[in-house]
Amino acid sequence: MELKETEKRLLEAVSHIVENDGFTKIGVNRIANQAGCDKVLIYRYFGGLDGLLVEWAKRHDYYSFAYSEFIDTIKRAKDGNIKQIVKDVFMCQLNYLKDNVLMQELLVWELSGHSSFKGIIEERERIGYKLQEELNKFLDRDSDNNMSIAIIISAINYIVLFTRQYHKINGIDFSNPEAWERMEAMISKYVDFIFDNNNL
Amino acid sequence: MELKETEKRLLEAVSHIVENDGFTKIGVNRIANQAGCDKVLIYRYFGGLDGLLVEWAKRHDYYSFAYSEFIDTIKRAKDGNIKQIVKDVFMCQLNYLKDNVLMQELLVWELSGHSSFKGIIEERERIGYKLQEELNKFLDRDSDNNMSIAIIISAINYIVLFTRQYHKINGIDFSNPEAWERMEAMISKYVDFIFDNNNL
DNA sequence: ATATAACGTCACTAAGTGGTGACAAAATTA
DNA sequence: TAATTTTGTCACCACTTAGTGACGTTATAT
Repeated sequence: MELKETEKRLLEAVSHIVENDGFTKIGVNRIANQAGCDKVLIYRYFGGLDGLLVEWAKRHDYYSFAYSEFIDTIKRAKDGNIKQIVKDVFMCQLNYLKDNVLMQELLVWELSGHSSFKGIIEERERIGYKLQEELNKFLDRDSDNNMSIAIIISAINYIVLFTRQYHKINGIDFSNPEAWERMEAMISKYVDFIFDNNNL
Repeated sequence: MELKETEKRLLEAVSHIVENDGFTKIGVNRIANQAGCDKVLIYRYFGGLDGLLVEWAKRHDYYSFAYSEFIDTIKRAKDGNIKQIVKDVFMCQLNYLKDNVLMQELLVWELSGHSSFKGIIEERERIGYKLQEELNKFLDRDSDNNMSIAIIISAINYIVLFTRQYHKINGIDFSNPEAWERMEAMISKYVDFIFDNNNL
């Protein structure tokens, strides 16, 4: 089913507000004003603010659709290049998040505890888990690979979210591109560590 | 200079609100109501909401004062036990954050981009950096130790903040205490990795 | 052409927001 | 005792919030 013109405008209005003022400033009045229509349409079309935001989030949740691609890539992988593929996935995630303000705001909003997004997070988790399952075929079952990956993903997310405001972590200035290269290098080293521990 | 009774009540009111409803629900009206006094006193004593929150944050920022202790411990460390000390610091940080809702909310609030806390974050960063400098005396200068540590700290923060709401990351259920043990084990492994790479 | 449903506008409510000026009581100071 | 400063109360401001009911307008189908 296609989107009506007004529905599109409302969704775009959400993007506009989130991008400029962040999620904390969101609200029916502001959205309707930005979209140039009446707020009553938010209730009619989306059942309210929550419904609209969920619909918006579905369309901006990188992980949910990107992971689907990665799964195919990993399925076609061989022992020889699996390490590089995993590195690519991480770099892809890092660079996407770094450049995408909407996704950043979405993650922060989730951390703030707005339960409207629970469905989306569960879906994301489901796909992420499938990805991990595929990956585990290449890895030693004795090692806690899920935890290794979880730690790296979490680190990426936190560092991106934190440094967009405060620049420095542990003496490293992330407003300097060189810092991100160092981070990529370290992640790469960690991946080697994970795989080497599995004797590949 | 001592705190007046009313100032204490205001600060406690902030804690109460943050603990129960999170930072998003904070505001002068609610705080004054909770403290059982007039909101005008917030402006008189703290210069406004921001001033009050900064004062509150200073008193609840774990890192700022805990790191000071760690520095002494590390200064007294020897090659033999430095690895264990670093592990202890991480575990301490993990468990403190895990049990402390106020600190969790503070971190999320910072990520949401409320610049009032910039001063506090800079102070925290300054002390964290000193800690790292002490640690670097034990480590190989060729390896990017600051980055290794930054990644682990970030991972700890993100995982704690995320799982208090959504429980699962990458197939791991953090509502199960066993998951946290796995995490501690993995961090321990990483620390070994960092130090072994430095040929100690 | 007419009935029906979809689409959109407007005015309104009730409550909450941050913030201020006027004023009273109490404690300190001279 | 008298003057002054501190501490606190109250009423009010203009504005924003989420949400609703009533009303037109337009398009679609019969």
